Amino acid sequence: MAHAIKITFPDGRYKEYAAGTTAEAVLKDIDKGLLKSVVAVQINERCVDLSFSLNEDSVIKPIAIDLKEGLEIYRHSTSHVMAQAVKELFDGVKVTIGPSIEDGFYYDFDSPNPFTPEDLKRIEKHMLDIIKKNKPFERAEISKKDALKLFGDMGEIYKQELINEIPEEKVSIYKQDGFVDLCRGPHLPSTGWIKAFKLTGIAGAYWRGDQKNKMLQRIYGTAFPTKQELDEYLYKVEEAKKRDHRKLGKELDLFSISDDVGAGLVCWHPKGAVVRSLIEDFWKKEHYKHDYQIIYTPHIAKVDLWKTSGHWEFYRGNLYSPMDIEGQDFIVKPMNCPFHIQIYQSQLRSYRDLPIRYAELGTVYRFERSGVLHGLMRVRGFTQDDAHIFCRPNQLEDEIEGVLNFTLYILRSFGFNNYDIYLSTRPEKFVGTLDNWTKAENALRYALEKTGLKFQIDPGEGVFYGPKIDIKIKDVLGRAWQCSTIQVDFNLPQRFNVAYRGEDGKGHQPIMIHRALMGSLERFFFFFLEHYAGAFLVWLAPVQAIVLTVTEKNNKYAQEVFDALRKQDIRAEVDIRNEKLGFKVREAQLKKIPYMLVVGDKEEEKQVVAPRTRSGSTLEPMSLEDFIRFVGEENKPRPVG
RNA sequence: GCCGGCGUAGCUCAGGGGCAGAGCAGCUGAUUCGUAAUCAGCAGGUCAAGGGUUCAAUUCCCUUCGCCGGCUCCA
Repeated sequence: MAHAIKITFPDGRYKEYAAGTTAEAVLKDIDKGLLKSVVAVQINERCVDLSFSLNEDSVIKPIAIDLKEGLEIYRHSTSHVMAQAVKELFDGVKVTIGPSIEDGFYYDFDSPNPFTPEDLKRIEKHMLDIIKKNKPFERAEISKKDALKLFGDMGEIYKQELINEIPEEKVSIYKQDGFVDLCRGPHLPSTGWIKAFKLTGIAGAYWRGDQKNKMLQRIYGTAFPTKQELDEYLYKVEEAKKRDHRKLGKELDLFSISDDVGAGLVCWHPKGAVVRSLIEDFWKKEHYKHDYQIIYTPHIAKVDLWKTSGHWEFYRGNLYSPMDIEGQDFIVKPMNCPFHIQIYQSQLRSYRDLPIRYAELGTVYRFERSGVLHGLMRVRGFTQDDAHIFCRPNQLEDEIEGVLNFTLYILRSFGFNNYDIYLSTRPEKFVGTLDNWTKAENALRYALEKTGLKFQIDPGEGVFYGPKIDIKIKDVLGRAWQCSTIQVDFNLPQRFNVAYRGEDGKGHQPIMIHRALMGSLERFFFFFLEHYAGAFLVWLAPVQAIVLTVTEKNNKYAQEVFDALRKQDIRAEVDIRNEKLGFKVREAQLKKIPYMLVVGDKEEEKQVVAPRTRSGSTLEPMSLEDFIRFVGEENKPRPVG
């Protein structure tokens, strides 16, 4: 007779069972209904299968399918089913790894032939067959030696490589319907649990993510507990595609990246340029208000500047080749900092002068490999909203706090009030002294704490020259985009021998802070555009109002309305084309113009306009003065949150 | 850079070894109209570029460029 063990439940209750009782039996005993939604259990902090036998006193926590861990297990099991299907359909395929990821799962295969979209359909179909069979996922623990032989006999060399790296003596394998995989688990009880999945893509991926290794074939997929959730996800993906900034950029005539100009080089069209210049105007105004000094620096400089800064050595692969100018080598600038340092050094600086804050919308050029270019997101020439602050060590904390508040004010002005904030600390390879690093990290932390913002620490993720704070904006679809960055730099002041004269009359080295609020205008424009799906905030809309005539009889009045709007600095257009009103409304709507002002005989007679918003609602006819006042309210930045 | 897909009119896309197609946009004309597409006509092309196979290539093959999805990278 097995001895009794004590099983404790999450609510603190406990009950005794015979040793060897499975987790499933325990769940069934407490509440039969649990078995419908629970995919695995956590025993003393460790996730295991429902078939796990309990042999000692334990704390048990059910993992339901709708928990993050439950969904991961669900997707991971789906990836195993996919691997089985692939192995059964294609000869000569070797399996590697197949984890669950944020929105689904993938499995990497070493396949003699690349997969095609048609193959995906076949694989999906075969997966359905496997699911229908409802075969159990069976766990077994075997010795490494046996495992090596097992996978060796199957020719699974990647699995052998993985086994050899497992420190434990025993490894676990999972088997379903004759397909065996090396896996830590846990898994669903059986394949029939999989209710809704879809294979979403094929891509190349290096074995173990290393360029030096063989390129494998990765199949991406996703799975949800219900068909409805899957459909919702797929709908969201479609929505994201609709607001793709490359598509909107073309449709709304904002910018283009032309083959003839060169990959990764952006031409801003008039409508996009309006938005950008409004952003820049706002940026400049706010920088003066926040005690920055705005500067301009050249686009090329002698390569020696970059040798001094260290960029030449560290980032050679991302810099453009030098051009010969009267026997001297020049390059286009990949960074603005050395110029700012030059301006700082154009005079002897006193401790009384600090902090000095130089800001520049500086356009830089970096060589990005062709495969990484992506719309405005990843380009070869971009404009940083850059600034460098030179301060004394005891000013660091205040400066960081100031920058943080400034950043949030700017982001909120553009309607972003949802962020993830990270503090990255000293990496393994670093310059500067430990003491300085600690002081700087603390200054960043205290400043963050003062603002009361939630932040996470990313240990060891700082840049080699100093710790940093990164702010990621969350957009309306919940996607996070790196934009603001605040970095302390111990390296450049030293390399350029930057100094100030202290109270003691001696030379001291200032601390330098690099910071970008929006990152680059291109990138910022990208997530701004996608966040609003092209329906810009009124103060940034390229066209704020368009006057639409009902018939040509109203042209003269329409022109008067248009002129009046322009006089009041409202960006307006007028559409007097010989088209039906519905046609003009549709076009204006597609252009996402915030206000359409319909003028027909009725309006002309009463000297009013009938506004319609881009969301489709019509407002009561109002006088032009009232409309101008109405729009005027929206025609300025209004920080949210 | 690597793996795979793609490149046809301004845009979205069909086609396919033998005369290059549609819708929208454009132009011309008719229509004078009330909140998401009025009608008709016209015009629009080195089928990404270069090379090869072929009697014949936009179509098949190779190379280059670019774009898309990933991988790697991202001060």
